[in-house]
Amino acid sequence: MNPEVPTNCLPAELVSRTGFLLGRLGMALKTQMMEAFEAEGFSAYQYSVLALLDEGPRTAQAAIADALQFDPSQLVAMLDALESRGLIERKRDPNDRRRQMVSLTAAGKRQLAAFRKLVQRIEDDFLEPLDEDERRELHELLLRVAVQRDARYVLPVAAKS
Amino acid sequence: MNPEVPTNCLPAELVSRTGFLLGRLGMALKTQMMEAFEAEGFSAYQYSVLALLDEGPRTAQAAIADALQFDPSQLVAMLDALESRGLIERKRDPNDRRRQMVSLTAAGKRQLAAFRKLVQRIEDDFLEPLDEDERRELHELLLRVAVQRDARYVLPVAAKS
DNA sequence: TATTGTTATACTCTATAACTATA
DNA sequence: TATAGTTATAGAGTATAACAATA
Repeated sequence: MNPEVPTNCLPAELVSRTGFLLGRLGMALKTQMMEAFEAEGFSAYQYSVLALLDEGPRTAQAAIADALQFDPSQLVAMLDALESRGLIERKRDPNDRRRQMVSLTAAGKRQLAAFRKLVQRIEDDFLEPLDEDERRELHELLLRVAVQRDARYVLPVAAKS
Repeated sequence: MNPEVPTNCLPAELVSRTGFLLGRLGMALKTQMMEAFEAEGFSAYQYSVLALLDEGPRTAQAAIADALQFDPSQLVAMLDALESRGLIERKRDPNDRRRQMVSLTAAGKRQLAAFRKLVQRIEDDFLEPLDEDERRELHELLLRVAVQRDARYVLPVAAKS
């Protein structure tokens, strides 16, 4: 027998399809992220929320759901969890008491910094076979595909300073 | 107002993460594939099965589940559907009547050819913003990441003759 | 009456466990 | 007793629909 050579290889036809790889890898990475966050008592979605709020508070929960393409009803539980840990703050809009204004707290900023390290660690591990240039190349290619599909993926022109 | 500029852009932090793009795009493409197959009365998983069997019949269902990383119990329904349409054939192994030998029929080969066109069409549409060289580059980068994670993604050295 | 956030319900998908027949 | 395939069950995750407060 030859234990080095896997007997149950994937069909070459599938492996040679970019779409198949994209689907499988995307799913694998997502799963890995979810598990890592869960192991620390959080959810990966909560990271997205904090990252969004770091760009400024939102005047309504619906704005968050809209930007991240989350279901408004499933957002409630996420915000509840974040609020009970003191990472975000919900305040009723005095002009329209139906709306909740959501903002990041100081503790939330600190947690976000920790999340960044976690995400970076997983991503580095995942992209390990690629050097820095190749990672940039991969990112650029994916970003162009993403922007084509949804204009909301455009990066702000002057992100820095 | 300025309807061209989306007010609910994704946070730059997320868009600048390769992992985020990979996860989102992978999911989006998978969903698109699933819907396209479903619209024709099939499932995208069935394409994987046919592609695998095109490389040769399998001596047991478990080998298929193993190669494609499907749950054996969920594979049953897939094979049932394929068999009832005459696309595959199941034969009991006379030496071990517990095993089912699974092979592609002539009709199955024809259906596989049709599936290939469908998949190619969706993939072309998805990768539209990239030219041929860039698509090759993207595929090569993804493949290297995939192989690192799971050796079964290795493409056979001499795939063609 | 319409909208915001919330809660409750239903549905899909997957993963686990039990079952049958063969060995 | 163990294994291959099958069927049944349970659980997570997601989407839909009803609800209460405010406009």
